[in-house]
Amino acid sequence: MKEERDITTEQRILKAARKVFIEYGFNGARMQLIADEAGINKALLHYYFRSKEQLFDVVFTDLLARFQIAFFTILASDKPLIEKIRLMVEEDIELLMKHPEMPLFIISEVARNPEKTARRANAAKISSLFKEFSRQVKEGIAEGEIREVDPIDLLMNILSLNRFPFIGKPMIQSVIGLSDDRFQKLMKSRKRSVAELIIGDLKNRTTTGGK
Amino acid sequence: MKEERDITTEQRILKAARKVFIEYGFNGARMQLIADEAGINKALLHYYFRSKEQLFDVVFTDLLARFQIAFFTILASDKPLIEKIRLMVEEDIELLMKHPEMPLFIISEVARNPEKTARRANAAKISSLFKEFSRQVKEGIAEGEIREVDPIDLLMNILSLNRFPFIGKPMIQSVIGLSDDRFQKLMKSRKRSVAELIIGDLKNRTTTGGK
DNA sequence: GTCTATAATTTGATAGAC
DNA sequence: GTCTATCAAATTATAGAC
Repeated sequence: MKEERDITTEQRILKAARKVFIEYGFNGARMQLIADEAGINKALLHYYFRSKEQLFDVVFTDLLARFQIAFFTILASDKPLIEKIRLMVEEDIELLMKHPEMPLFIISEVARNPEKTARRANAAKISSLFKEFSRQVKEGIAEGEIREVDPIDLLMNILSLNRFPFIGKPMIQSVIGLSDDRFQKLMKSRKRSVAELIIGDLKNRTTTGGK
Repeated sequence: MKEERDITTEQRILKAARKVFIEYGFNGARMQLIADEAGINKALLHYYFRSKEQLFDVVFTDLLARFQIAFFTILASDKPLIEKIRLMVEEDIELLMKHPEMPLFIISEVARNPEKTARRANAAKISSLFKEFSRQVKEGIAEGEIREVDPIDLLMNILSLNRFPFIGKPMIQSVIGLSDDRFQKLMKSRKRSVAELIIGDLKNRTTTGGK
């Protein structure tokens, strides 16, 4: 009976827009479908968010923010580097299992419009995140905790192993014929195996070409 | 002076369509732009390929085919399994460096329309390719050439490490601020490092949790 | 085969009543 | 704030001359 319901329409629109944009992408999404999904009229969309572009911006910026948090808190903790890397794998995959469509959506939209999305993505913040990761990796190398490695390479390996399976999910499923259920189980088991792959590589291999 | 030029218009259209579809995706692509790119009139597009959808189908099916060849020939060769895996990494990355936008394009379009693209992709052929890969991996395990591993996991790791950097290229570049030139160099160095990561894992690790 | 209109449809956006 | 009706622009597709 309060004004909670005032917010509700806007929230309902955002929720619907999120769903439709994620499913169809900016170009494929239709304002009419978002309106239907929100149970309101198309004109009302423009009343709350002037244009399709603006509505998308709000949705996209919001979604991006949610996907940056995990790495920040992990890097800020005081665990050993190896432990942080394990968490970066396991918690990322955990999050992805809850939102399997997110990485493809984000990457597609960034590719469609790099300049604008870079601004929306708070590039400076992510960039500083990478710098901090880089610093900690170099520290770990200096202290002999891990082998010599290029931080960019390491981050790329982690992100690749974590995220590609979700990005390629539709393709993988249609090619190998994998049910959602089996896919889910596979991802769960990868939390451990990917972490071991990454960490094993950091521990065992030597740069001078040992065993 | 022969009829080579009869083919040429169709070929020019296909080339232009390839470029535009890859850059903008099906939903973002415009017939007008394809016509401009081909240096012809819009009506002529419909004369050669009834509809946008049909034109896309031809382009997409053709592109997909080109991206399946490498793994086939490698698996069919008589090299040791480890060597085949090294080639699957190195030759795939080599190919991707020449067509960096392909994996994101293919994956996006499959996600947009899984049923149809699955048919276009000759799913049966790819499926048999995976079965053959799976067979050879199990053989390698039985003969002690590599450690015990799930073939799906292994293939996912290879594809992830090979292809994610290209899929995420626009995002990575805008976030880390990586020039095309440095990106290219990074990928070149990854041909070796990724192969070593995969192979090192297959050789060194044991399933019973040894060092 | 290739072009110049032009039709037909879709779709984002606005006007104006309530 | 919310709706109905409608506009204006964009875009795929076709008709018909050459």
